[in-house]
Amino acid sequence: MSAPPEKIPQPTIERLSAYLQCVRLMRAQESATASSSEIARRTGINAAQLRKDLSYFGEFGTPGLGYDLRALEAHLSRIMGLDVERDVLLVGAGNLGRALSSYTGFGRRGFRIVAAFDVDEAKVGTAMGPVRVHHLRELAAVNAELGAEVGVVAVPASAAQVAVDALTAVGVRAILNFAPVTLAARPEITVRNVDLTSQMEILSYYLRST
Amino acid sequence: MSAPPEKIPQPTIERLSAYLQCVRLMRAQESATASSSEIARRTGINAAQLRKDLSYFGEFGTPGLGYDLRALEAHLSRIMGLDVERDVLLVGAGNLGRALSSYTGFGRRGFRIVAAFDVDEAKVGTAMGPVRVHHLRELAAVNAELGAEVGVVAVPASAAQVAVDALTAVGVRAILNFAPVTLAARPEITVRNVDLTSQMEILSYYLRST
DNA sequence: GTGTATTTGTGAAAAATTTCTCTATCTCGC
DNA sequence: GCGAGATAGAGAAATTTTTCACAAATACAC
Ligand SMILES: NC(=O)c1ccc[n+]([C@@H]2O[C@H](COP(=O)([O-])OP(=O)(O)OC[C@H]3O[C@@H](n4cnc5c(N)ncnc54)[C@H](O)[C@@H]3O)[C@@H](O)[C@H]2O)c1
Ligand SMILES: NC(=O)c1ccc[n+]([C@@H]2O[C@H](COP(=O)([O-])OP(=O)(O)OC[C@H]3O[C@@H](n4cnc5c(N)ncnc54)[C@H](O)[C@@H]3O)[C@@H](O)[C@H]2O)c1
Repeated sequence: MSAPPEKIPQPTIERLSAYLQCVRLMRAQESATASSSEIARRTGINAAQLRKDLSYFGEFGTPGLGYDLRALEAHLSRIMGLDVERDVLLVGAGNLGRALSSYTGFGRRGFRIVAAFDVDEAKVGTAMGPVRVHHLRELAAVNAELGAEVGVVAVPASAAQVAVDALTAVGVRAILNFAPVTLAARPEITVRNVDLTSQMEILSYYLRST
Repeated sequence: MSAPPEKIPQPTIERLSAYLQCVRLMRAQESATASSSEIARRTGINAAQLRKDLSYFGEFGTPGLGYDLRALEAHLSRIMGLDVERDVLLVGAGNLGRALSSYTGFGRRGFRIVAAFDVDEAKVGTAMGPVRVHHLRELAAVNAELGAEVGVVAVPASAAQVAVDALTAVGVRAILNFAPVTLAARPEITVRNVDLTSQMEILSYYLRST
């Protein structure tokens, strides 16, 4: 139940988020319980896979009935560390940074973009959605107060490593990177890359030979 | 050489794009050749993995020397179907849609967002970056001329299935979806989800127990 | 209560993917 | 051309991940 997670497969972690999304949706649709096969059908993930994924963390279901959605949402949230609010630092106040900072969906999941940073003096001092834009050189001073541990990198590829170094220097331990480059960071830092051009290229692969 | 690809592992496809990015960068840095271990070092991917991935498609290297970067870029581009320009339809002219449509990086890789669609009358008729915003109901008429096969969905989750259905109805075969929902589409349609909230949640997992 | 229909959790099997290892091949300096 | 050094390609092994399949557990109708 409060079993200490051993070594969890990477693909499992990535699916947990999908289960959580599905559970939230079903709850919003007034369902109280769901079987693994129902969740499987909705997410496109195999039912045995779902049960095995959950079994790494405990026993959350009831044979003959399925999963209580309220309890499952709570468990998944706790497993994912979503039971605490996370402050997020955004580096890069450009097109993408603006979209991200005005997106309300993060807040509903406990992620709050609390400050943005740029090197363009024209942007420093302005507001971007609900977020103030600071100069990058103020990063340390700002985060000394905030203590945020999550960063988002939305700067040109040529500046991304600088941004990562700056973020890790002020205590950020997890980074979402939108720049199309492979970044270096100490192993205890988690960096996830969201490369949209790469996603387009992968789509292209499936369209080829036409 | 021009061997017909058999069945290629999904993870291989996703890495090809990373190799391509690395090769482009090294070329820009004036390198003419690179060994698998050099590319491996830069991408963080195992060298044997790279060689195996490439070997699915042919023999592109030279023992003792490595890979000719110019030739490798050409091969990877062809393998990924990037040797033709792709027109892209964007559904959803909101915050994210605006960021995407004004991004110049796609064009440099052969993806051109040629039209945007929305249902908000206030947005219809306006220009978003270099792209005109049409009403969604004009999708069929517009694509009858363009014949685009790639779509991007940047609408609220509640409208995403509608957007997918509309796109597939006009001949789109590959879709990049930013809405946080699992979508249904015929099996011959490729749908890739880019769920940024999910990415944040995965980061959160690695920060938990703090 | 009893019996039947469900559905979980899980060990085992299967499948997929990654990594190892080694041979043949090629380069390059001389 | 020759020999030393480097590296690709690929079979085999190892590892990881997914799927199967079934016993045990529970619900629910009667
Ligand atoms: N906009 C998109 O839709 C999109 C799509 C795919 C990928 N990307 C990637 O996301 C990143 C951001 O894209 P964008 O469109 O927002 O770019 P942008 O040019 O609009 O914005 C980049 C911002 O980063 C700032 N910047 C530059 N160097 C900096 C530094 N050292 N520290 C802090 N800020 C710095 C610039 O002043 C600018 O405000 C890029 O790497 C891009 O390749 C964006
Ligand atoms: N903005 C972000 O940074 C961000 C981050 C994560 C996820 N997302 C997801 O991306 C999607 C778009 O986000 P956004 O911030 O651009 O939202 P937004 O509200 O700014 O824009 C959505 C647009 O879609 C239009 N729309 C609504 N229904 C439509 C329909 N049936 N057909 C065509 N257009 C329709 C709306 O008129 C609006 O212009 C959402 O699903 C959101 O959850 C966005």
